[in-house]
Amino acid sequence: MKKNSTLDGIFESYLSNEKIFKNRNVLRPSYVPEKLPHRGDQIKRVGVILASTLKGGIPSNVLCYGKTGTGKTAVVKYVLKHLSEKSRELSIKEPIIGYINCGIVDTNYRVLAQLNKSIGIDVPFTGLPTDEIYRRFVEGLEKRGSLMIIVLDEIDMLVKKSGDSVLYDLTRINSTLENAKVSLIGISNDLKFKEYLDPRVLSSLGEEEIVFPPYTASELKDILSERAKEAFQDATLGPGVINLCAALAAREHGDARRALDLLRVAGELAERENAEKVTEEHVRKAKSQIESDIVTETLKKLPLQSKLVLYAIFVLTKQKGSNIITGEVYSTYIDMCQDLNIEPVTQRRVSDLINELDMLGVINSSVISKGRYGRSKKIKLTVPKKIVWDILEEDYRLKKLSKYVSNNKE
DNA sequence: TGTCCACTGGAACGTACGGCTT
DNA sequence: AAGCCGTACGTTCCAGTGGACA
Repeated sequence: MKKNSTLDGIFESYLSNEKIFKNRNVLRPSYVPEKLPHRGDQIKRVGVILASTLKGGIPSNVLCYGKTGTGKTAVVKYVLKHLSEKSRELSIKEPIIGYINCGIVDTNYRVLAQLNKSIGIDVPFTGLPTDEIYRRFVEGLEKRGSLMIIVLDEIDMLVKKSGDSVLYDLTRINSTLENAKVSLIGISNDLKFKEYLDPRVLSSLGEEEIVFPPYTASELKDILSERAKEAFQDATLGPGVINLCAALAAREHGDARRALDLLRVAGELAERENAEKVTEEHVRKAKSQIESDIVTETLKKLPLQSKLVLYAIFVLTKQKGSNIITGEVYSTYIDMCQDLNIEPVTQRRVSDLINELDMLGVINSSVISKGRYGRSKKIKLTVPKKIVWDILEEDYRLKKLSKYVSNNKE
């Protein structure tokens, strides 16, 4: 009992410390709220399509479009959740739901492996031919004998990286299945990704298409207010906090996820300061913290060669501003490799690495023609030099290169 | 008006690796 | 054990090109 009283004290003080938050998980992107403001139309459309499962039908395949944070995933998850509940209520066999985030699971093999996993079949993560994994999936599903709704989130990433052959298989799978059936829900951030699809896949996958427009600032405000009620203690949000979060996120193509992140981080900052209220100042701090966190995380994970290329770009940026071209990067890179005794990769490869850095949003590169003087990529660092330098400096393998950086301040 | 630079970016292929089947 | 398979990372080869300059 005595021991517990100390612990109790810790718990109590911890609990009473929750001056700001009531439940911060409400603000996390994975949370599916009870209400989804301004998505009534989309919910209705997905609902109508999926409702046919309640009468034993096979719903049409659906494609959802919209930029990040426009509620695509939330709407789909929301409808599926209610569909499962309804099925249970009516004691109809529940559909199996397979959710795959193709941003992470981005090869044909791994998608199929993941699908196997969601019907309870363990498959090795490598070693088997893809057909075999597919065959096992079909067999397993047939044994289960029910409808499976497969959600392919960020489907454009899969198609861009690995083509559409799994999609082709999945869209035709129903003709090989006897007892079981499959229906697909594709979610895409990219409106143009249809161009990469085989027309046969497209016509099957895109039986229904639902577009998710970006949220406007005032819609974001509603969403935030709704969630804030759940997430925060009463009267802890200062005036203008929600408006500011909404406005900042609206500027970024109406990204609700971003808006919620801002609100959550602002709250956490206020909490850390032991403040009574969350202020607009906290939101501004949250904004810059989120931005640098994202960049820091991606930069840390970069493989050595990419870091070297980034190093070269960084050094050139310090030396001569933003007008950098591939040739310069490559020769600086070669010098650096010599200093470090590292085998350099070819220029072709560096070109790809530059493209990858571009995709990550660390740099901005665009092909330009300098006429007589050839064609190249113009490269510009798009994140603060300070952040880049902090990461590069941290890597012990790159220690020797600090001589390239004249003055380390700033 | 055509030339020709300094690359770009597609395609095919090589190698190392972990891990399967038989 | 041998022989495949998929993935990651890279190479080699090369046709293609926007536009400043002669």
